[in-house]
Amino acid sequence: MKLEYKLLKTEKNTKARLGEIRYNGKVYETPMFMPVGTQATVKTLSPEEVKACGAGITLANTYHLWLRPGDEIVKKAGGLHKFMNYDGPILTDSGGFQVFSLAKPKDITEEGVKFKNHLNGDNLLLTPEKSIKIQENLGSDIVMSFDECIGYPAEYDYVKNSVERTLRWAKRGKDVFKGENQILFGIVQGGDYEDLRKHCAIELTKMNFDGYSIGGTSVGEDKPTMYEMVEYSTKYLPTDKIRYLMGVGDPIDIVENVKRGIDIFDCVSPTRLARHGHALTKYGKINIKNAKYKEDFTTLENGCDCYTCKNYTKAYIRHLITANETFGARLLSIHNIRYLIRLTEEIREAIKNDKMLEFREEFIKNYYGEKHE
RNA sequence: GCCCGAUUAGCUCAGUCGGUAGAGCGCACGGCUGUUAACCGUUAGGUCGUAGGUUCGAGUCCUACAUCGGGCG
Repeated sequence: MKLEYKLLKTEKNTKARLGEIRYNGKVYETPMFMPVGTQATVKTLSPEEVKACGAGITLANTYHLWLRPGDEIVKKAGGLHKFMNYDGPILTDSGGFQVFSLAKPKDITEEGVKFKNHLNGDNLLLTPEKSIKIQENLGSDIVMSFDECIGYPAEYDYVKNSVERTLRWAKRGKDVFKGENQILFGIVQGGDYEDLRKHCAIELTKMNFDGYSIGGTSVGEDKPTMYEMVEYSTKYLPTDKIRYLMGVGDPIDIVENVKRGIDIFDCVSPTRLARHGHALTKYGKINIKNAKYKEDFTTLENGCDCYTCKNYTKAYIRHLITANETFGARLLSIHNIRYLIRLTEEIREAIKNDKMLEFREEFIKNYYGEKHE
């Protein structure tokens, strides 16, 4: 039951795409937002709650699960779907981002990356082949190539060498990938240099991956730069394959990048913001800890159809967060995930009606306009 | 009645040899983009119990008083 993607239409005035994913007898539409469940759980939520938010694909992480509990144990458990009780599609990141974000004394060689296990300091080596093997043991549906995620800004020469290595790693991973019940994505890097992004996209396309990711964004660059990086990448990718912008989940970035031809997004922000006491709304992000919500008995977002908004008030959620009760983090996580998924639903509707530009304008006006409390 | 100890930020407490005060928590606000993050940061807030004294200078030393706690009668 390999996951299949089909492009249905491209919006009339932009590069926005409507597509569908077929998986296990179910059809999911793109553009799609994918909640992140790094350690085989979307933090604080049950799979039922994640699904109730309208989620399709969810993420898990190669690096984290390799270290704990170990990919062999997940394999023994019958694979990630059984282990975490999620029957929707699962995408696993390759560990490339962890090398960038948490491997301090990183030693990147042609073979792979040597770094210290953040749990106990053990010296470890992760290679493209090892990453694929771990992801096969985990039994995810979408497998990521092992790449080097470069920070921003980065010197041209460094990025050039890194892109060449990421391409060789992609090839090595693809060579050992069995692809029995899984599909494999290549990852476009290249910083903010158009010629490097172009080169990377074209070379990956030649290797014929099942889908293409765009990496190396949301690493400190400003928004216009991020959008350029995406344009430099999507421009040279095949139109019939799914495109995944890795780690991007700011509402405005989702809108802007759908417009530039991205199909799927993932981001930790809805759940992290939730645990830190913030809610995403049509009129911008709110901090539920603010004193002004102490006696606010309205819902987080007027008109929201999520479980939280159907049943709870700002005052109650503020109380829970202030009192450090985990239920508060759960309620906000549910709302934030539903918010981003509902955003993609509205985007799909706009694409169907060829109203992407109007949708974007209206969205920005509300999100950055005067706050409606 | 006598003796001992305490009294410093909203709370719990540091404060060296005397040189006009700090922390943690709380409050208020901000940040978070392929999760080492229920995390991190910033601001506000003090006539150092009161009244005297010694000293160039007292949260710090001395005296009295007040309040609280403990002990002995």
